[in-house]
Amino acid sequence: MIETTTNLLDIDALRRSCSSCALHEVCLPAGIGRGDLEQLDATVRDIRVLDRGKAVFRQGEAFTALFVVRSGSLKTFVESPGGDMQVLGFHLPGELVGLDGLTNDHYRCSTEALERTSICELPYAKLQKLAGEVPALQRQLMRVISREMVAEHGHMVMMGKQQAQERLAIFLYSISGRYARLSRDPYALVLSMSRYDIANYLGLVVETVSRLFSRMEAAGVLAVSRKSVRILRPDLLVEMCGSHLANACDEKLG
Amino acid sequence: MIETTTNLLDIDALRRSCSSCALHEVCLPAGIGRGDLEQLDATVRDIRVLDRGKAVFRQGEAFTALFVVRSGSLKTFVESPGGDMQVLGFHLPGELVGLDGLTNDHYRCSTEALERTSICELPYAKLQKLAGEVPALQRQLMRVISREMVAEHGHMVMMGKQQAQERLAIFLYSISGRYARLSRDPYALVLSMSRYDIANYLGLVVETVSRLFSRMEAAGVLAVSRKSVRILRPDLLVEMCGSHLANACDEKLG
DNA sequence: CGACTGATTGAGTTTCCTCAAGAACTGTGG
DNA sequence: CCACAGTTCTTGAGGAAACTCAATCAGTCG
Repeated sequence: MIETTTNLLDIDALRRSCSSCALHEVCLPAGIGRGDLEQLDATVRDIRVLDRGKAVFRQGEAFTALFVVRSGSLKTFVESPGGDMQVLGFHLPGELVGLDGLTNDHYRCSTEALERTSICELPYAKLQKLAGEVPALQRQLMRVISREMVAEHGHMVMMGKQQAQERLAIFLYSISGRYARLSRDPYALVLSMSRYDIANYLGLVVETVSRLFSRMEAAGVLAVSRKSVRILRPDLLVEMCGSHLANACDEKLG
Repeated sequence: MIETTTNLLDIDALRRSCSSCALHEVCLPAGIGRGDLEQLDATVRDIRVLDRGKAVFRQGEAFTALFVVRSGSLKTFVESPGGDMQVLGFHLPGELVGLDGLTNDHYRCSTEALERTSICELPYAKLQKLAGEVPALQRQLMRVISREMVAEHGHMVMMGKQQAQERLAIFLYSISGRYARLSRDPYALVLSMSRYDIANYLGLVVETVSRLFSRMEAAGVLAVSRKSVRILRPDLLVEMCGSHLANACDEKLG
């Protein structure tokens, strides 16, 4: 059970404090004063570590909290009675999930870890109360929500009129941009989600995505090795995104 | 200039008061006490009437306010540098637009009237302040925002895996549900948007949408007369929506 | 009334999906 | 450490749904 030990160490390593968090600038604390930050710290109930495939919450469950990715990654998706699903988005550190639950006190989509992932839990009742007292938090919360909406718009633009290759290019470009915001190497992507998830997210089938990766590798744009994708020619990738790029890249960088 | 006269009468007819508004139950005032409602009234700066094709706000403009449709209808869309656009949604009375502007103080999409439309303007600074003081308003605001997000999820499910006919069926079903919420006849739809807009929204081309209307009319599901669409066989329409229906109809009814 | 925009219908083409098989990776147990 | 079963990914061939191009028709507005 070496795993468990590592797990515990991880939790320990992650200081339960927004002020000392590396994601400070891209997460909820952005633009919030020192004193108020302590209150936000107190609001974050705890940090959980989830193994790959484990759910943060499931569609239909009672809404209790919002969650922020601390490390790792998540996917959100909806399932229809028919059994098939639609991937709505992938979430990297600093990104918020659970907002759709506010409508009727039930989560309207499911969220799962794509790899070993740690998340901060923000009980909504507390957060709401605090936001009422701290205008800066209220503003930042709204800003984050709005960012999510803009991201969804980007997704729709992609699904609407883009060709398959443009979709994949835009997807990679978007991930790259978010890597940059996290100060990661934007040309060395690690796609924690399956090809199936990517295809579903893009409104394509697995085979098409696979073929596109191969084609883009043959064109010298990417070096693909299973989950690792290196962007060799960012200029060509941008070209492949087509004219909708401006929206798509703003999308997650907002 | 009979038009102008009508216009003035319209404005007059629309009492500037949330408490007396017919949309009371589906709009921001839902669940808010009498006293607080008066404050909300004071926040609504004014009611504007827009002719068909006129913009509420344009992508890139400074963000100042949210808007609620009072009567008529709006479309929101993004334009890419390439010149093409993606319709993000259509908005009926009681629905809110402008939320995407919160990210960076600029609207990230454009909004236009699809017909003669009256809207309430909610200056965001005031609204935010009031929401801080009135928890019920804060809650309702969040609920409305969340409803928008759920609607967008429905849109994505549709764009993701649905066939053309399912998409149109889901679209009509959604409009029908929103009519019901507004206590309108849910089987007598007036589609204020062009076929082009519908096609764009659904991720299809005009010709396909046109063919689908014809096919659904031939099948006895609809009676189509230009912008007027009568749903003759709701049962068949539901069938045509496929398995994703549950999400799609919840979509706007949440 | 005639020009214009918007909607419909038809014919041909393309992109992407479906079906099918094989290859590569994962992880589990001997 | 390796073998094997299961999953995920890749590649190929054929087909279908929706797109493109083009012409006609219907409503609208000056």
